[in-house]
Amino acid sequence: MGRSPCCEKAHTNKGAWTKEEDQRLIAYIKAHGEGCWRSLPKAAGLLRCGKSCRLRWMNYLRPDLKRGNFTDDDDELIIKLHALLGNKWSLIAGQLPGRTDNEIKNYWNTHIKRKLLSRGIDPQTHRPLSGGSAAAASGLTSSSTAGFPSQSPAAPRPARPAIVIPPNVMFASAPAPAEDGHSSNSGGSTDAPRCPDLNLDLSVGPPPCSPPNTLAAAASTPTSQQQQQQWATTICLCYHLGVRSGEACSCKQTASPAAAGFRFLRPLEEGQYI
DNA sequence: AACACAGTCAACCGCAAACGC
DNA sequence: TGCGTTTGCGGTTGACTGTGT
Repeated sequence: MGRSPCCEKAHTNKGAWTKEEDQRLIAYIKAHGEGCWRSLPKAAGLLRCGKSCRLRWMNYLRPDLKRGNFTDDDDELIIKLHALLGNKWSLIAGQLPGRTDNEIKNYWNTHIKRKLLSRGIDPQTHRPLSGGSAAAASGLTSSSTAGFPSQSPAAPRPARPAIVIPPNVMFASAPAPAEDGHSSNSGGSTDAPRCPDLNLDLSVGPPPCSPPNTLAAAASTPTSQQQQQQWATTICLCYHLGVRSGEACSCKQTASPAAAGFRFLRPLEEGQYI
């Protein structure tokens, strides 16, 4: 296969990190900054693979992390974002400053799924549970990705810039629940809103390149029809969405201080996926 | 007190995109 | 342009902790 392992497993530590390892990693990153995770462990004197260092830093050691309980508002925001984005934890995390994708993923699997199920909502499809959806009703089968075709291993993920808003979430008023409550949406069909009961106002959003929580605002702020239409065709999720350096969207000049880079996003065309 | 079970969360694994030569 | 390398993401695992019996 030719793919070299990410690290020399025989000479790396695994499992829980020690305080000393944490201190080494923090000290190194404070001195040299993030980057080149592959070579970082050696340079920092850590017997860890780069991936492990990155994960530890991103999920636990980063100084800007907000630890502690999620609020009810956070819950609702996560639910709405999940309805919009599916299991794109990194994107969801980007709308919750101080939270990591791993944290949100865990929180989703341990709390929110249960919460939605108790409300009679399928956590994957965000539709009311119906008698026929036994698999969905179980809800705790974490690999279930109904309604989010990009998760299918058989279907290669499109390039990351194709983060777009599916047409089926562009509803501003509470749509009527699907007749059968569970139509054939496993392939990402666009026949009905994914989570009608949540009344997501997802066609609404601030102008491109607004500050953090753009999407959060987009998920809850009402506005004029004209704006809705405009934003329905131009929704920029450039902030905190894993943008690599050097990438830019056309609205970069609006210069949000926190915006290290931008990515311009188009709405989904028929057949496009997140 | 001891055990079993459930819940939580840090960490690992494999894959695919992005990058760079 | 092709190919190897690096990075990032999402799914899964397993250790740890809390709770019930």
